[in-house]
Amino acid sequence: MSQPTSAISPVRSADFAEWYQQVVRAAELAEPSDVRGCMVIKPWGYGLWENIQHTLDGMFKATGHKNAYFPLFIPLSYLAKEAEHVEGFAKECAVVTHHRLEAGPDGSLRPAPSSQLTEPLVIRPTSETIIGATYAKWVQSYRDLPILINQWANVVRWEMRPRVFLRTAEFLWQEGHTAHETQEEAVEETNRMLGVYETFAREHLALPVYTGEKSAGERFPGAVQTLCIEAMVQDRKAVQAGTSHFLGQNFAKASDIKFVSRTNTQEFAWTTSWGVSTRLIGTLIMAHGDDDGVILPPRVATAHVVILPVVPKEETRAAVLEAAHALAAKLRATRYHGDPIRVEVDARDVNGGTKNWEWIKKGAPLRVEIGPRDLEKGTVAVARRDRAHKEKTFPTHSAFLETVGGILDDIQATLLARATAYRDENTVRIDTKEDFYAYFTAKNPDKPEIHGGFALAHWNGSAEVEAKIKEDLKVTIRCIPTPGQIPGAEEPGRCVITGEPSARRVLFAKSY
RNA sequence: CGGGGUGUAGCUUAGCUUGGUAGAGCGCCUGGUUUGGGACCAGGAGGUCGUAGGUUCAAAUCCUAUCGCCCCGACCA
Repeated sequence: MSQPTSAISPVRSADFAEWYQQVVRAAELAEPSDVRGCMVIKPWGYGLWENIQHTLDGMFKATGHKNAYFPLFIPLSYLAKEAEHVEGFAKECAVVTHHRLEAGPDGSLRPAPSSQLTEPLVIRPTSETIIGATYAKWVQSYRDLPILINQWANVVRWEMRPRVFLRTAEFLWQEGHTAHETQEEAVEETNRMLGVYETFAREHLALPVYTGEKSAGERFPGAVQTLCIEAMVQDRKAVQAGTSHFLGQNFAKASDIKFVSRTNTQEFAWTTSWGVSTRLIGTLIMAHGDDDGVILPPRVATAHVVILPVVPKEETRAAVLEAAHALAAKLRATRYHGDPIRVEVDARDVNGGTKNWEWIKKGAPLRVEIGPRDLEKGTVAVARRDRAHKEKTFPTHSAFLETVGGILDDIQATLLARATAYRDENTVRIDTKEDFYAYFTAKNPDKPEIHGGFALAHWNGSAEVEAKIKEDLKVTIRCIPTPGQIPGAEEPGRCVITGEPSARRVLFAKSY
């Protein structure tokens, strides 16, 4: 039977959105649930989240933060305290209005009218308001500051158009919420956490990201300043992969977080909030996957090494399995960046080729085969997910154990290099309106091919131009890049649309 | 919430125009042959054709309503 040339159909270039869904399914990362917009995260996908959590949590602790947990339900009135905030989130809130069910006249279950809540509860779309209300009680004096807290939680935003991992109605995230004595300190915190995200994305997810500030139009509702990291995925769209907000005194005023200062005056605290979500997993898939499935960066991979026992003859089964488990034990006793190497032994009684392809689709960084011939020679067959699927090396067990960490680092570096090259190839400077429109317009409007990318262009700073570009091309300002990050971006020029003077280039792209 | 499309086994689907009471591939189960590879052979399980009405001797097929899903908008980590 002839096999397709790639494991995933359609391929990326044919239909990227469909490719993405097929990869998520084939890799057993997640599946749609019966609840619209919500996903079931399967073990292979949840393992990624656990590793992301583990590493980020360490980075948060290392920068002085502690974890806590706040309620899922937010009184409706809390949300209303900050005008822009409620405006931004009101349209996508799930609301709890009753606390009991009963049988209705037709016998079906319904909320009991007598159990209606006096004040509806909103399921948190984000927790600024309820955490702010709590901080208000905790803060009396400048001596109570700063408060540096993070929570790992789920939130709900009733999105119109969900997409697994990238935009689901319920998602997992972390949200840091800090309160400070001075503006300088809060701004410094906002920048520090953006730096943590940038480092994490680059070193662990192998995602090169641009850091920068959102334009007023793209800012978090209620924030003074929104910083972000922007990644490019393989249809050249941008994904906002993490955000860090300087909230000024807006939420402190709304929640009454005030303290007596060193000079005995009443002051409002300066607050920040910052978060990343399970969206990172979607970004990772879209950035690194190929036409055979997902490719997991080793630093976050659910398993680093999958051992595939090859059992051509029944009489060798016991010996092969024993050797597989022995190698697994030795690998688990080996450390990779401080943690034990994560190993799976796939001893299922499934055709070897089928099994091999399953792990290719799932993106395990290393596949290690052990069969009778390897037992005789004392070797294993090692295949890397970032190389052709037939390419194998045959080290001895001890040589493999010595080099496995280096190989994993090499895969990690390869993924980062590939993603960086892809992003750089598709990041262009554009200086005329014609070029700008051509760049972001598909040649085949009926079935748009992958086109566009990141455009660095001058902008007159007006919301009108921003809105016009969004309306015409669905292109938005992803960020005003952090100064010094992109050579020449801070040289003055003329707005690509209006020709008016502009102090610097900003980053434009279509986005998820 | 607007505009378009669609709903048949776990998945992909044929049949619908020209009504007669379901067929395939993949997957799954069993047995066998294989085995450094997503193999082959044989057998088997699984569908009241989204739901509710209607027309008819007879509805997956025609009509009406309703719900779900997909795509395109508005919204968005």
